[in-house]
Amino acid sequence: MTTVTPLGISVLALLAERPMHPYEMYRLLLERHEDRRVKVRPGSLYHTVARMAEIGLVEATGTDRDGGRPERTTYQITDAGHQALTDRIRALLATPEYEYPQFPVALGEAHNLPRHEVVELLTARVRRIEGELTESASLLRTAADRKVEEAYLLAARYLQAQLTTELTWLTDLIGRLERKELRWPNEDAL
Amino acid sequence: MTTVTPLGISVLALLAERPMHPYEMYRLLLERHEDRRVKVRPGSLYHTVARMAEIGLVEATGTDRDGGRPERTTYQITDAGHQALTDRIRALLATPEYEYPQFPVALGEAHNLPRHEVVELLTARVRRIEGELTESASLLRTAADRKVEEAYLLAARYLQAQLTTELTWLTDLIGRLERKELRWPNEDAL
DNA sequence: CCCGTAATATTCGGCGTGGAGTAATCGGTG
DNA sequence: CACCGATTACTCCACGCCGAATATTACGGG
Repeated sequence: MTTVTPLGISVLALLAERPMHPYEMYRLLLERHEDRRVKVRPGSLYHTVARMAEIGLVEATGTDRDGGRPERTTYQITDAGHQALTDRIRALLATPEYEYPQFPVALGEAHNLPRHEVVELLTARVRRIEGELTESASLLRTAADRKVEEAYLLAARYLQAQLTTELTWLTDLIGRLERKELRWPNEDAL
Repeated sequence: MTTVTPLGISVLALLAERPMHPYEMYRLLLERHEDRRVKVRPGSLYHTVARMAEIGLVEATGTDRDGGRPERTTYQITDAGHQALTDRIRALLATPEYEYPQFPVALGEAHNLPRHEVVELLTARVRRIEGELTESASLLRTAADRKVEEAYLLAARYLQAQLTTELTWLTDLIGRLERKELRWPNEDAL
């Protein structure tokens, strides 16, 4: 049961535009900054394309050569590939899946550190999140200036909302820790 | 460079309480519902413990036997293990890391589906998130009734805040899609 | 025209994960 | 007291991912 990974989705989406070879996908993904949403490594990309060719979601359409470069295998999407792409998008949109983010794990084990250190660490986190938020805000502004359709900015807007929530939640928590409104376990043992 | 995985953190945290054998860790993790925060599979657990023993974060302290059962190897945490545990927690608290959640990927490719279907799918998502929110709220209420320290509920509170944000963001998006305030690409081609 | 560096294009090996499988023993039922 | 399912306890393998390595060609400077 080979499932379509996130990088697989990107590959299928690119091949739905037009046939191309793996290195071109790689270039395009970086150019469009899709590597912000999806982890893109050359190794994974080639492997992903090969795997999807095996299960018939894409197929090689021959090898072209440009100049004296190594010959490149061009791929195109199949009917099954189109089906798999839309099915996967549908499933991801309709069903929230817990993906085990690491920060909650750290929060759950934070009591292994003394209160004052947790305050310091979370304050550093807040600063970094503020930085990411301003960066993402400026990216969104330039995109809006360039009349990029709002429909293509949904992911960025969503992530901004999540980051903003984390920021206010953290600020509140830090305050409660500093004012000692929140009891801290083993306060003396640490 | 073997890094300490989330399951590795849990293992170290358990062994910081007292020495135990892998199967006992497994039982405890399930009993404490830590498998909600961390992915726990027997296979991964044994492998993780073995790996950490190799790099000296934990060490076997001998084998005990209970009844006629297969003999179990008990492990304890080392000084290096304590160090690694607190270091990892510190790093995770202080530095936000993007972990490539799948939903933004799906949002970014949602334009491959017709508008009305996206509305349906996101509405289904909203219903499921509402379900999760009420479930998590009732868990938090019973925990509060049992006088569980607030410090141990941080992760659950954080996740609730994030889910709530997603809910309102989605509701707003669905509204804009329905009222056609949001242009949808290839509106006719699909 | 030669050299080094960047870009092109891909392969390979090892790691962590997860699901399925195994095997023995305990506990309860008829 | 024989059987059967649940529990205990662990092993193994295949999969996807990632970083490193590789090999070739284009390009710009001296």
